[in-house]
Parts: sequence; C-alpha cells; structure tokens
Amino acid sequence: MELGLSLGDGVGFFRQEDNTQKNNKTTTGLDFCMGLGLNSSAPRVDDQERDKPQKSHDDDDDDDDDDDDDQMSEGDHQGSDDDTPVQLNLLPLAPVPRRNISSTLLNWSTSDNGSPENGSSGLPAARGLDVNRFPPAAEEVSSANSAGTSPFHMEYLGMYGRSNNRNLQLGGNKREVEATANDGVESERASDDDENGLHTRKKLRLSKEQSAFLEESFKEHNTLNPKQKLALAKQLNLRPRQVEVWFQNRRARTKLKQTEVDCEYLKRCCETLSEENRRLHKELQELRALKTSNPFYMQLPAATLTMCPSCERVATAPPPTAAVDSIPFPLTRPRFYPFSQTPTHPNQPAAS
DNA sequence: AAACTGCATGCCGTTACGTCA
DNA sequence: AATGACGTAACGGCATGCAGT
Repeated sequence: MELGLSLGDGVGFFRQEDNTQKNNKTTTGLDFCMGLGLNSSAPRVDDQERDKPQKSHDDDDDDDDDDDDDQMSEGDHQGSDDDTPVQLNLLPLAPVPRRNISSTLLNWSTSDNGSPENGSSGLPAARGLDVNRFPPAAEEVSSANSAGTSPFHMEYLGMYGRSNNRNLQLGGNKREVEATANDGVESERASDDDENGLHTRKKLRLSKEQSAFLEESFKEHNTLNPKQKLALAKQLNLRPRQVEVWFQNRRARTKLKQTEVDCEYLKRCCETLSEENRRLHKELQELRALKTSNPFYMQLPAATLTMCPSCERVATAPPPTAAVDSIPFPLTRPRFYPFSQTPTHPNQPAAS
C-alpha cells in the first residue's frame, strides 16, 4: 500500500506507483510509508542499489559510451527514486524545464567522459559562476548582492574543512579523494588554512539555478551513483561532496516532511476513531437502556451484535475481507469503523 | 567457508552560516 | 544596527554492505 503526497502548488503527484512491483524488498503490501520505521528499509536498499552502479563504474572506467548507457539504464531501473517510497515532490523555486534535465543529467552518461558537455547544460547562466571557485572580486559580489539582478548569490567564505578533516580521520577515502580531485584550488586553499589552524566552517549558498537543477535531478534519482554525482558536480561547478551533501540533506528534508504529513494524518485518524468510539459508547448505553426497559423489544442476530457475558463488551461480526484488505497499514480498520469517515491520507489519491 | 579488515556511502544529530522579518 | 527565527550547507559519528585477504 503506497500513498502519494502532494506538497506545494497542489500539483504534487505520487510517483512511486510501481514500487511494489519493482522493489520486493521494501514493499510487502504493508508499506504505509510512515516515515517512522517503515522507511527504514529503504536506506538499505539504497545501499545495495548504490553498490551496483559502483561496481559497474569500477568495471567500465575505461569503457565506451555503450557501457555508460547500460549503467545509466541500470541506474534508472534501480534508481532509488523508483525504489524508495519518496512521496514528497518539493518543487523548486525556479523549475528547470524537464528537457534540460533530459538533455543533460538524464543523458550525461552518453558523454564520452561520462559527464555532459557544458555546452548542453540547461543552465547557461550558472556556468562559469562557481561558488567554490576563487572568490569573486569584491565589487562583483557587492553588485550581485546589492543589485539583486544577478541570480547568483556568491559569497566566498573560505575553505572546506569537511573534506580535509574527514580525510584526515579516515585516511582519505574515495569520498574525499573525488571531492578534492575536482577542486584543486579549493583544496589548496583549504590546506593552507588548515595549516594556519583556521578550521572556520565555510558555508556557501547555492544559487537558485543550482538548487533547481539539483531538485530536478533529485526527482529523477533521490540517490546518486558516483558517476552521476561527478557529472552533476561538473555540471553545476560544484564539488562532488557538495552534491552528495545536498542529496543527503534533501533526503532528510523529504523524510521530515513525510513524517509531518503522516503525523497529521494519524492525528486525524485518531480524532475520527475517538469520535466513533464516543458514538458507539453512546449507542451501547442506549441499547443497554433499551434492553433493561424492554428486554423483549429487540432481538439482534447473534452474528451481528453479541455481548460478552463476562466483560459486557459488544462485539460484531468482522467486516468483509475485501474491505479489511483495503485499509491502509497500520490503521487496520477497527470494528464499527465507518468507511465514509475514513480520513484521507494526503498521499492517497482520492477514491473515485 | 568463515572471520576479519578496509572502503564507500547512507542516515542521523548537530553545528554554523546566511537570510529575513 | 541588533537580534531572534528559520532554512540549509556542512560536519562528525555510526551503521551497513561489499570486496579483498
């Protein structure tokens, strides 16, 4: 059971309709995608899915375009976007036309070097302006920020401690190697500052175009294999580590939003159930009163309404199986639960 | 085949920075 | 100008899976 979610602009849609077919690991028919544990299966899938292209990447480093295409198609198929229950569709502020993504990110694998040519970028304005490059001249930053005409809010704040720090800690893993491989300048600066004992945290605001582009790519794949990450970083003039972090944070935001939505839904379910419970209690009292005043007035069929002789609680025959199966996990429809009052989960398409 | 190790990467919680009211 | 709230980039730690030994 998968539920769709729409946030923002009211044009959200549920893109995971194929989850149950494609991903046997994460969906067992009980995936309500609560975000409170049920989603916990997804990360592991991501890990596994991630490793596949990784292996492929290792194997075909020197291979030609065909292999890249194969990898991408494989990635598309196994892409976590298809495998993980991501319902949120947080629209970018400045949506990039899908064709741009299609001609770049979605086809970057066809590039000879595994990354798209800059010339095919859907971000002509973003190219050449790199938040991680040399700090722009003071007047450039000033004019760009004060005038507000430039879409690029570029403030060079220093170096990048994360890579170096982590590199030192872990002895330099691939994550950091690739991060520093693409940004020699920044690495040098970072090293210099580290040597100077300056571990100031640097934070760079991504431009709207960069964010929008990342957002679009996130819609296609909410996780990236190394090749995609490198290509995306090159495309946006970011370090691979930045792309990686952005996707991690983006996934976290998605999960948080999903949790909030689910909590709201559960709250409404609770309220509905409480109301129904009150109604039934009242009804029970009325029945008891009726029975006391006139014991021969009403004879209910035993299969419909029975009272436990010990606890004096009322039980009913279970609803039809088909109706029970249609109840979204974990809110198995209780007895007496009126279908008409079932709260509609935001992710769940309205019943026609 | 099982155990161990190193690597890569994900998530989580947190921090710190940038922006805005 | 100062400040607090908020969003988010970046970080450190830990968990996990995989490949190699």
